[in-house]
Amino acid sequence: MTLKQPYRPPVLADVARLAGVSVPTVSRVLNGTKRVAPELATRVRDAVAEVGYRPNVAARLMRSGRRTLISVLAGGTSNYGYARTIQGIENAARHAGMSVTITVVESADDAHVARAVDLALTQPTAGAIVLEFDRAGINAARSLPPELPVVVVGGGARRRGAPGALLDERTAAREATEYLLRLGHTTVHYVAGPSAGKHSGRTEGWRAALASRSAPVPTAMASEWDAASGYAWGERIAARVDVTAVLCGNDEIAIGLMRALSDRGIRVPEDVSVIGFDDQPIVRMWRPSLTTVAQDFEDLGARAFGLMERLIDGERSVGSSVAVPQLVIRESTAPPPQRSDARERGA
Amino acid sequence: MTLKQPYRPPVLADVARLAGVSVPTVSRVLNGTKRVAPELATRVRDAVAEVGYRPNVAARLMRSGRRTLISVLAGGTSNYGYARTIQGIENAARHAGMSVTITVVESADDAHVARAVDLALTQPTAGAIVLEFDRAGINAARSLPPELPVVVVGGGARRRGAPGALLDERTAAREATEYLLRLGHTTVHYVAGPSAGKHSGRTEGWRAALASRSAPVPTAMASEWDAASGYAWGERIAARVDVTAVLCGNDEIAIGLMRALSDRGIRVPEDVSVIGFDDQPIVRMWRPSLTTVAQDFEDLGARAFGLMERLIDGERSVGSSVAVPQLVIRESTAPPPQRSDARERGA
DNA sequence: CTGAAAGCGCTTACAG
DNA sequence: CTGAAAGCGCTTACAG
Repeated sequence: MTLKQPYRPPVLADVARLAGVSVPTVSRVLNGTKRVAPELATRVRDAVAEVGYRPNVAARLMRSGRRTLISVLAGGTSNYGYARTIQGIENAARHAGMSVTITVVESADDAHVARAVDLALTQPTAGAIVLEFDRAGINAARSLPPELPVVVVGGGARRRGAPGALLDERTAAREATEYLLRLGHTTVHYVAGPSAGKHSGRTEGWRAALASRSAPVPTAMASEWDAASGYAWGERIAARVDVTAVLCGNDEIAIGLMRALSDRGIRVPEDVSVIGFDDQPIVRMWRPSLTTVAQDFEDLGARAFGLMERLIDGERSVGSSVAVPQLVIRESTAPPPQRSDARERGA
Repeated sequence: MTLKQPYRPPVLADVARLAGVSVPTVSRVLNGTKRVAPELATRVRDAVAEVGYRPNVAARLMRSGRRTLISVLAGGTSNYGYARTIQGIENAARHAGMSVTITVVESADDAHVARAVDLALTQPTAGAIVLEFDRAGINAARSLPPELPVVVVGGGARRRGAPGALLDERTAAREATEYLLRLGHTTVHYVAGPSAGKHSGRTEGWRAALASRSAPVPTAMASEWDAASGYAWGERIAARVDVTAVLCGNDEIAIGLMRALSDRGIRVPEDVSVIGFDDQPIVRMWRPSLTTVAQDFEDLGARAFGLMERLIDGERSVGSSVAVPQLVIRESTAPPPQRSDARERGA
């Protein structure tokens, strides 16, 4: 492709000239701000079509102050939950006539956080939606200027004062844990993702369920979000006869863990029950299909945008929006093995 | 959160006032365009830090014409290949100091395509990167104005004249098919994703491999990209005794297909061999782990941005960039069953 | 080396 | 109803 000169799209003046009217008249026709004689309006519209004119929002915004860009800050874009949430935001924004930019926060380091925030705010954004799915996102939310409209997304609002689109992970984790307990398991182990601090909703819910049944509370195992980390934990769990039920921070961890178990001859769910988090479409295809907590990330993204719209409209006190993820029971969970079976496994 | 008035960030004039210099001087310090007395420069930098000033690129661009926004158009953002490619683009752009907006093209319908393109071009973009992974993307690439810098991404450039970041799917599909043939399969069936027209690279490669060995060429089966569609095809394939090897358009199709086979008592790879496309991290955890064609989507996205940079720099004739995906052999492929075994399966 | 002035593409009072 | 004028936040010749 040959590019003689930088791309210069048609501007209002081009349309005005072609239609034989003034620039403000074109603006009025396009925005419907004031009555314009029908004949002129038609000429303007024809001219717009002919030159393929599209308003330059940058210029428009500078005069009107109305911003049409939403900035999404996230620790990544390709993990399942991240990708779906972003899709939900984009979809809602597009239907409202707004655009979205994505800026990845490479790590939780101050330098990376500062760079990402700088880059994001460099564009004329109306506000920022921050995915607090990991430390990077949580730190980014904290370093945004206080006057900027901010909506956080995740399992519990970390940024004081900012409304959040939330998933009630506490309740979801509690229900999943209780289900396992009702099945007869003495306790439930937990492989947590990187977002889960001591006080994360998931961790709390898991602990609360154990406590309410006076079940022993094992140490949570800290994992990354990926299947390989799940596999590594699975290898360790395979060596432990005392583990009969595992709640995992997400589906990928659960899948990796199940494979590690399988590689060591441990059966799911006969020997060990496994529950995931997310309900990616693919996990129902697993053998055994995965019992998991279904999280509607697209809806989460849509709710986040809805909150942002209200902030931008200047609404006084915007609260948070919470949904409760639902446990989906499939094949990877069952009552614990008989004592004799359990003992065999160690051999 | 209470929002008294729309967010108004500090501007150059605020910095200038605080530093006791003129606006152009601040601009010069920030851009390093001209020498400024060290003392003034220091005062300016202090003032910038104090008010938390960030340049307004919209205003900057309007004067300088230098755009810093790249528009990505795609049929979706959350499928594995899409999400990873977007991550690759975003990463490369961020390191070059540019931002990216994402606009989803909801379908291949003219109305959806036009709306998406309108929205995307409404922002002051330096150029568009279009994912030609499906019809929606392909149509979007076609309806972009001819003067706009455009880079297409996919398995073969559809938009005439636009440079492409490509995956040589023809070669990859040929190698995968040949591998199956070498294993002893009489022919290889093919479940194609929605991007695959008659002349898609994957379809051509598959057909070429069969032709070169004089193997029969079955009709390609048209699927969506998701596991459920793969499952539906799996059900049909389970009823056919003549199918011993299946090449799938992506991993999700392959996984869904394997589950359908498994549900009907058909073993992979003993009865039927299955190959996917993409190599999502999770498929190596499958039982059997999936033989698949590894595609480096992040690199694909990075290459797309690299091409875009050269276009923006005004480089004369920017060619395309091609990588060849590699076949990764795992557990889901094996020689075809003995005749007697195959017959049994029909029962 | 520094500031006053012009202008990027729009929108919005302000005249007429 | 329509146009001439001002101004949004910057950058870039242009004087000094």
